[in-house]
This record gives sequence, C-alpha cells and structure tokens, in this order.
Amino acid sequence: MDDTASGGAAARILSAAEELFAARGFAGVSARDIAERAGEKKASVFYHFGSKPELFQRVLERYYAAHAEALGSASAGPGDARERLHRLIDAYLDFAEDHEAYMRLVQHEIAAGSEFLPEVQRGLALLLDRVQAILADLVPATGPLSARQFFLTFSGIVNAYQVFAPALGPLWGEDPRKTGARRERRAHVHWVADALLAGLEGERRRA
Amino acid sequence: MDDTASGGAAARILSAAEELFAARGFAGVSARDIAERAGEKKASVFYHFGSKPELFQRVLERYYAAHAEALGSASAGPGDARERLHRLIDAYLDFAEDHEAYMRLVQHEIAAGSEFLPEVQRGLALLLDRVQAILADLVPATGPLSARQFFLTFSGIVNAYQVFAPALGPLWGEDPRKTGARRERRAHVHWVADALLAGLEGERRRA
DNA sequence: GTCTATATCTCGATAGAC
DNA sequence: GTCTATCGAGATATAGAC
Repeated sequence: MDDTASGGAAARILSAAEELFAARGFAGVSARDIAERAGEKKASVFYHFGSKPELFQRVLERYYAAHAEALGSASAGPGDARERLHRLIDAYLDFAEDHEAYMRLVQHEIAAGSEFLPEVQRGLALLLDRVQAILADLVPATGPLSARQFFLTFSGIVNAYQVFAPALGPLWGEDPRKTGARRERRAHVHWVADALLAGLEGERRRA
Repeated sequence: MDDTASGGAAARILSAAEELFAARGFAGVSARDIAERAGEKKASVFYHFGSKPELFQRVLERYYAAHAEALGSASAGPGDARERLHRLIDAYLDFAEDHEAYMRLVQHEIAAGSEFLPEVQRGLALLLDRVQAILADLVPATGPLSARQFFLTFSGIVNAYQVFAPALGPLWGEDPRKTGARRERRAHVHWVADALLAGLEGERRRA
C-alpha cells in the first residue's frame, strides 16, 4: 500500500508540498518550508521523496489522477451535444473550485515552460479529447471553428476566473471565492456556451 | 537620458532579465543567470539595478508602459460598440504576439500570488476600464452578463493561446507561433466576439 | 523511520582594486 | 564603470546515531 495514502508523515509532507508549490511555484519553495508546514523535519522530506524535483512530480501526478477522474464520467453519459457540453463545463468548474491550488500550480508551471510539462500535457490531452468528442458533429474538423480552438477558449475562460479573479482583488469588487460570486460566474460561462452553440447553429444553417 | 534605452550594459541586462524572468519567474532566476545571458558580470547587475527585486520592477514597469500605450488609442476612436470591441481585440492580440515574454511573465506572477501583484493590477485595471466603456450600453451593470465577466472571459481567451498553446506542443499539431496558426486563432476570437454580441442582442430584444 | 549534525553548494549583495 | 574576491545566509542533500 502506498504510504502517502494514509495519514503518515509522507502524506503530511505531500499535502504541505502541494499547498506551497501551488502558492509559490517550484523555485519559490524550499524543503525546509515544506517540512515546517507538514510538522516534520527537513531530513524526512528527503527520506520519503528523495529529492525536491521528485516530490514535485509526485504532487503533479496525484492531481493529474484526480483531474482525469473528475472529467471521466461527466461528459461520457447520455444527452445531446448541448447537454453533455454543459455537464463537462460543470465538472470542470466543480473541479476548479475544489482544487484551486492545483489550477494555480498548473497555470504556474505552464507559464514557466516548466521541465515538468510532459506531466501537465497528459491532463490537457484528456480534456481536449472530451471536447472533441462532444463537438465532433457541430464544428468543422479544421479552421477557426475547430474543436481545438473552442477547447483552448473554454480552458482560458475557466482558468481565468480561478487564477486571475482572486488576484484582481479590489478590481473585482467582491471576493471571487464567495458562493454568490461563483454562482454568477458559473451562469456566465453557461451563457457563453449557449451563445457559441447558437452561433455554430447559425453557421450550419448558412452552409 | 536613460542608460537602459541605448545598447549599453544596463540595456543588455534588462533584456536578459526580461527573457529569464518570463521563462522561469522571479524566484527561478538568479543574478548570475541574468549576467551570463547578458554577457556581463554578476556585480554589474547589482551596480546598475541595486537589487534583484528592483530589477524585476524595472522589467514590469517597462512592459506596463508598453501595454498601456498599445491599448490607449485602439479602443478610444470612432465607430459603434462592435467596431471598437474588434479593434480592442486586435490591439490586444497584436500586443500579445509582439510581447509574448511579457504575457508569460504576468501570467506567471499572477498564478504565483506574486509580491509584485500591485504593479500587475494597474495594467489590468486599465484594460477593464476600456472594456467597460465599450460594453456600457450593451450589458447590464451587474450579474452574469456584466462587463467585468466579459472582461475576464476575453482576457482568458487571449492569454490562453499565448501562454497555453506553445506548451501544448504536439497536442496542437502545428506551431502556434506560425503566421497561419495565428491568423486562424485571430479569426476564432473575432468569431467568438460576434457570437457573444449576437447573444447579447437576443437578450436585449427579449427584455 | 526519524532525528542531529554537517558537508557542499549557490544565492544575493558588498568591498575595494583598477 | 567594471572587475575579482568574498561575505553571510540559506539552499539541497547526506551521514550516522538512535
């Protein structure tokens, strides 16, 4: 059994590393910081995980698994394209709300051109697959209205709120993490999805 | 005259810092790294800029000024809301293409919860202002269709391509920096803008 | 498995010759 | 203004007692 699954020292270190890496990035966190937050000694970090880069990979892997699981069932079920798209959006938003630290971490590492990029790409590839499956009969295979363009657009829309809004602070007015603010954002994203579907419908009628 | 404007040692250091901070964030770059890329000695970095945080602020300020200038004229001119919105989008896309390193840097620092966030917020506040001025008579003042929601949505859409697409690599198929790929993305963003404007038009007719 | 202690390195920053 | 040399702090990582 994986010793990081239960409540031992390794699990506490992994959780602490998760929070700190997400908050300050790979380079901004030291093994001492992680040990302190975990309530362990620094040497214990190296005993359980070998090195700082290895610990970071473990953090990424753990989240990747959670992300894949969250999206797995949401989009595969019954319903037409519109219903499945809205379910996928909700699943993505749910996951983003429950794993804010992860969203920041991924955003951080992608922006940094991280050496751990291959791990991140696996997660994105899965999501692109889902979107392509849903949009397959609504959009052209290539060009400005292809599935990959919409995938990138929706990723940006969801991530922007999760990562940017808290940083906007006074610019945004209210705390973006409050329930009311989240509900408003969710309504916005669903409205956008419907507006784009209506636009695609117009394109199909025209053709 | 500013000694960083011409081609002296200070200018080379500033350019090197710009690239490295954008690639790896503030904490991921050392003064030695910067000096080496600039072809200067480490002591020269401190002589010209005092400290690493001061150098970083200089990098941010330089870009902030360029960003403000780029958006200033684009959205203020004549035309109806649709025309001005498309001009703003083009200006943003132009700037993003010409200053890819800056986009990554801002994204990086926001995701990291940087201590330099106030500087970044000034740039975002300006853009939010522009969007609000353009959308003022098209959208409600509050709620899911308010200007700030669309601002965040469009920021996400533009940033996603600039920051995510290059990281997607093989997932994307072709090099996102090639002219053809950029033209396709630009057409996509303008199409999205028109679809959302059509949706807003529908809302207004319904009310 | 978990500690203390420490080896070794690199960091930001400075002093002082030139 | 630009160099070499170096400081003290804090980093990763390891050795070895328990």
